[in-house]
Amino acid sequence: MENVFDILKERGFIEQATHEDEIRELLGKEKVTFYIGFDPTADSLTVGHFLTVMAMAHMQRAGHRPIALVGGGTGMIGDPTDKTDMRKLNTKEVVEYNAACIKKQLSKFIDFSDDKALMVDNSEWLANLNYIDFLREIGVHFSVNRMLTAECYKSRLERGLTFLEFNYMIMQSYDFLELNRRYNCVLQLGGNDQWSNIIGGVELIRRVSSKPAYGMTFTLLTTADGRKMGKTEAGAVWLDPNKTTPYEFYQYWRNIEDASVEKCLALMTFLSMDEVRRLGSLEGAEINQAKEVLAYELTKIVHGAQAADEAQAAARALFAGGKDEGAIPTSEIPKNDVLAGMDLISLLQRIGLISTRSEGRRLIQQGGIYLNGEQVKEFDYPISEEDFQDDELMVRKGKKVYHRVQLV
RNA sequence: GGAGGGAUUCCCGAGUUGGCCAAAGGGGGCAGACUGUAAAUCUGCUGGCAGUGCCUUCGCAGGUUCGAAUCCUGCUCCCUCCA
Repeated sequence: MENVFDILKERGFIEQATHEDEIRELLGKEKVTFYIGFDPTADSLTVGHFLTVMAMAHMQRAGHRPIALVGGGTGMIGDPTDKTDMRKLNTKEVVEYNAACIKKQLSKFIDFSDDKALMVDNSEWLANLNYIDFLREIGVHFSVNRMLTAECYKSRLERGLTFLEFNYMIMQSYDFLELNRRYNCVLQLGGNDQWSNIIGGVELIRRVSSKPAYGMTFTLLTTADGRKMGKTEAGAVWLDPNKTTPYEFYQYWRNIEDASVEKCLALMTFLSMDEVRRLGSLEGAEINQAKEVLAYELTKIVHGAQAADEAQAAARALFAGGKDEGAIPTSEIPKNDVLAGMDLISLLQRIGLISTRSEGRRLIQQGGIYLNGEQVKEFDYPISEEDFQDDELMVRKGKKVYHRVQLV
């Protein structure tokens, strides 16, 4: 069987590794217990997390044992990595709620049956630490001088870093030690932003237990010119269908920039690398096929085949003149409300396409609103029954935001 | 604890001899053109509203004034240096 290290390498996951050769050898010869941490900063994971979940899935397929660590404890502190300001401190209740949501999501992607994977929460050992004991046992092994040189604190040393957050690295390092002791976990994986935190744990284990420990980081989802990917005007692209609908999720990937298609196919789908390279090499408008595959496959993994089918059908109906079906975003409006008189801006506001009337006015004046494909220029355009065909009205905002209004 | 610097619209960041400031510039976002539901580029918009006007906004609370982001007082938070 192919070494999973080579698979991850070929698919473009691996960014840095503490001991590349040893890790590869280890993964090739025995079942390895490894872990990835997820802090409950929100009630859903994002596509950025999903990339590491994919890596976890590849590892599990190769016979290794994943530990998904939910940071109920570290979440109480907040990782200062790459943050310019201090994070908002969530209350205990919020952290617990978020942790529960994240646990639920993770179990969709990783097989936790029969101990094939473990899910643990670090509040289990962090929440009741004794300060003095902890400092004496763990604190002695950390050099503040060394920590201060860590890349992840760089921006924060200019703007201010609290002792609370400074401790985050130590907490995460301690997690690794604890998992090493409890489950013989010898490898920590994570996004490349976690590098400093990961080597902290690797060194701690080596120092305290004189046992080998390894760390490896994965590429971060960025656009070709280095900007963070997975962001939309509405914020992050979430895995929770209530926060980002499967249709929106599909469209996000369908609209990915050309330069990132191959990379995303490799990282976020299970398609063979031959297929990935074939799709990625398509030129010009042809590459739209690759984007469809990417969007479909990814939506399927995250939301299931049915949701992926519906999202694809909706997208094809709207953009390729297909049959009107699938998961087109739809709002229902009582017929009487229209008969009673309603202007376009009110309608737009009601279906959530705009948040203020001023925005609607601007949008219409600039020609960004279409009703059943017809551009509307008058901002005070009155909506009437005649705008509906079979009780349906297709509203389009800009080039690609569609919303169907259904009379009831 | 002492000394100094700072807090501006989504973000960064101008503006502090009081009116010409809903507040420069950049970023981001939205829309238009070009396209392939791409990128790059160009153009317009970007506090709210019943829109040639009105209302709210420049850390918080007061004050001076015909009028304050700009002046005064108190408070909160942040940064730097000293202890």
